[in-house]
Amino acid sequence: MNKPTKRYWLVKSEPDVFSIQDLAAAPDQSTHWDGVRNYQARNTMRDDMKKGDLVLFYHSNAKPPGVAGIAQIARESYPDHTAFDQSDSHYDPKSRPDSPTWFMVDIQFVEAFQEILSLPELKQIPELADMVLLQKGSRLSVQPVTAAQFTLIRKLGRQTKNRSKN
DNA sequence: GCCAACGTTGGC
DNA sequence: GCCAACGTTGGC
Repeated sequence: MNKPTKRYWLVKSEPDVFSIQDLAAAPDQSTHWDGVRNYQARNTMRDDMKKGDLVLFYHSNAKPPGVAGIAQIARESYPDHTAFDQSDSHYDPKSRPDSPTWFMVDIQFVEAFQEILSLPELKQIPELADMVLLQKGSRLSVQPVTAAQFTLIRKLGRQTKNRSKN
């Protein structure tokens, strides 16, 4: 019996499309993470994400971009059915139900930070310099995070910067 | 809106 | 197998 290893991840979403507030408002506060069409990201979802793993929820293409909160893996990988749907914008004819190319997981809301921990702030933290997110040209939408990086970001995200600013 | 960086496709 | 062309990502 292998002892299950808890791992940590980061997923990106454009808040105009699906924000962490949308996740919190969803049925069961959960959703399937469909539409990923990058092989490296797929491999992470298909092979490595395990139920209960914690996930940083990152808002991309936002003002500002940054980590908005935390989710967890609620269901391990299964075929992404949107790839089979010709009317779906993520349709991919090379993925077939009997031999799927694309996979997804379910993620569930855990907590939203009161304020976004913004990308400029993340960049200023020396301990986070090795984050995949912060590497030049990095565009992976599903990526690993170390336990130390996760713990630090959660701590910073929970701190309120502008307390009682009335 | 711009554009750098990246991944994928397809001709050869 | 190479690589130019193209489409996408995502910060600014």
